[in-house]
Amino acid sequence: MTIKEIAEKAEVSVGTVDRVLHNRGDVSKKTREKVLRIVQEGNYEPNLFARQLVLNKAFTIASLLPKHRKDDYWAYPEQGIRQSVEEVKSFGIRNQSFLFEEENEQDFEKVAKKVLQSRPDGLLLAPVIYEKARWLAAQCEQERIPLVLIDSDLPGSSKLASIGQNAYQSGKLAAKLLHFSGSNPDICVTNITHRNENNDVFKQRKKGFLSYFEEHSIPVQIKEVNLKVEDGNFKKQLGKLAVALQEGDAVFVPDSKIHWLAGEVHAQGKSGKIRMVGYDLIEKNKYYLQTNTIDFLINQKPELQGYLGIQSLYKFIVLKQQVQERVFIPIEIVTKENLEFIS
Amino acid sequence: MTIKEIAEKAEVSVGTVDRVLHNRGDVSKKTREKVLRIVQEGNYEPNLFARQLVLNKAFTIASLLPKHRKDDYWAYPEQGIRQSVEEVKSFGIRNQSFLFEEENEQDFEKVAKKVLQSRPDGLLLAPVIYEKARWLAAQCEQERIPLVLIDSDLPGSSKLASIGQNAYQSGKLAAKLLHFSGSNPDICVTNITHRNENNDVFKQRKKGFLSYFEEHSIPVQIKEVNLKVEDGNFKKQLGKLAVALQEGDAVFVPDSKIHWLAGEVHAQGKSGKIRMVGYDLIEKNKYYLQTNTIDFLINQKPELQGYLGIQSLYKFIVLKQQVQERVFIPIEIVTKENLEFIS
DNA sequence: TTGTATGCGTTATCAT
DNA sequence: ATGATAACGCATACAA
Repeated sequence: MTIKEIAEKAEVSVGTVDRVLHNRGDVSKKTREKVLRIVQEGNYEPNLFARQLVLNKAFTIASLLPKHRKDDYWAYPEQGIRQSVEEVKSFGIRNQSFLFEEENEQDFEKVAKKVLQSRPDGLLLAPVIYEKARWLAAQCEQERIPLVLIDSDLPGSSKLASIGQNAYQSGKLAAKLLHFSGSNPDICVTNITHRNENNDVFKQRKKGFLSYFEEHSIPVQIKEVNLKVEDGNFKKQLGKLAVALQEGDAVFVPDSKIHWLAGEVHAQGKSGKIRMVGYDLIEKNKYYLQTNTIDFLINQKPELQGYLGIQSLYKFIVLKQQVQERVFIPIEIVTKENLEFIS
Repeated sequence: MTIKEIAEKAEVSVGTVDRVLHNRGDVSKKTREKVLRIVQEGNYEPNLFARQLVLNKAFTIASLLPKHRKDDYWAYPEQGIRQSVEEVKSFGIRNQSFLFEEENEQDFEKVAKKVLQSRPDGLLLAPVIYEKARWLAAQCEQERIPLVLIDSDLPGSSKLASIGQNAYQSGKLAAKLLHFSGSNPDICVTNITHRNENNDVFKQRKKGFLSYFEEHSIPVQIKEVNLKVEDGNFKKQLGKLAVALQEGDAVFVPDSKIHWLAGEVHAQGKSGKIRMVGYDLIEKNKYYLQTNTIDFLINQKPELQGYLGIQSLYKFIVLKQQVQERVFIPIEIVTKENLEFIS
């Protein structure tokens, strides 16, 4: 069924049908209803080839991520974004990448303003700076720019879709893995953060981790250690912590920065003696997985997040399809054994 | 660059350009060469949307899977197929589903012939009957029907893409999970199959499982038990096996049929005492995960496989894009804790 | 041997 | 409030 056929059946012109289909007013209630009925009955599906042909328009999707170097976590979403854009570029999708300094609110705000100035047709955002991200989300809503979040969600803010792992559940799984490993009942949760980091994802992971032991009434002694990478005595504290760890102890680092601690543990010849679970397949972590220092890494599949983010925007902007509002990325467990094979 | 632009540059009409591009003769050598040169230089790419629009042709993708009932494993790929087709149907993609009896070679052959007769524009195949699947793949190559495999690969046969989990690696991961769980050094590998089942995927899983202990020189006692669902004394044997299992023993079932054994273990009040690892999130398995009988299920994400299979074919047939030849599905670990959340 | 004209289905502009 | 029409890029029937 085509628009023309609908028009004939409804005894109106294609122009009117189009106005009805796109809700752009100037149609009497009566004809509107008549057209809609016929559309329903004939379950009309627009021909996307024709639409694409006539629109023949370029859409720009802006992406706003933290600045990153080669092996940084944030290099991976970027990779997925590029691949996805490559796939949909024949539909007129272009990408403009904006980067901000990860823990710098001012910089985020500055770059966010640039993003808005560029008037993109869609925005892919990693909302790691919550306050400001909320503000940006509000701006997007006002300007009717479809917004897709990756990495973490922004509950309460309006968005097209939000793509990421369930942090709480991943923490729970980490707990199960450590518990199953028959480690000592002394478990150390180590937060290795940057100075200004105040990330909800880490909190959720920790919460999930603790909840596992609570829900199963497992008597464990949990010690929490907070380390900030920029602190003057960071390295020293790290060394101390590693010294304190005994054979059979277990450590959970709810972050990709586990390699710092793993480095110390490895240096002290304790690889394989301490159970360690952390996050993310960055090169340094992979290395300590291979040396048996880290037992499990939880993969957030950041490339996939970038990839799916662009896909969502493409489906919405170009195909005008509904998209899933919450997309959960598989919680993939990586061990020394299946590593080669996942990355 | 468009045909019109080429025509202008070459000082001929679009008709002539078209004749050159499609080799339909009636063009002087001279103009032919001139046009071709311009096409080369401007590296002209035809606009697929315009082409599709004028050709106005629908593509049919056939899918050939084992017959299935509601909660069968094979119902899940079908689901993903449907969703994917839904998404691309406005691009003229149609799906015709063919089903065969899972262990019946004759039936497979019969249905496969029907598939070929229908002359589809693409084929999505679950090659569970290797010999015959090989034959079908060869036919597809001959008839130039793009072929995508899901579930398992068909090494050596030519195909557009192959989508599935790395069975060997998943077995290895299962081994690590059981080993980490501090189970007894007595481990039972239980093959629960159908009468004629001779599946390479199971073998690979088992091989990966065993390799873990070998590679790490872990001294374990591995007992292998073979049970066939159709055997008269299947239930009895199952019961015996469950009786023999002691607290702290571990069982690996390289298949979705783990629920049979889990049922017995549960019935004998041994839930939580035996470590059990198996495959696939079918309802029965989920139930025994929730009752603490099964510890880990490895999710093959069958819906995703179906979904990606159709996507691959769509990208190739409609968009003429290159597609990844081997797509690996994440080896997702499911526990009681994260179950709700994955399905 | 070559050029012209028409249509595919949709969108958007302009006239009525 | 509604209709007529041009345009997107390509394929092709038909005219020259």
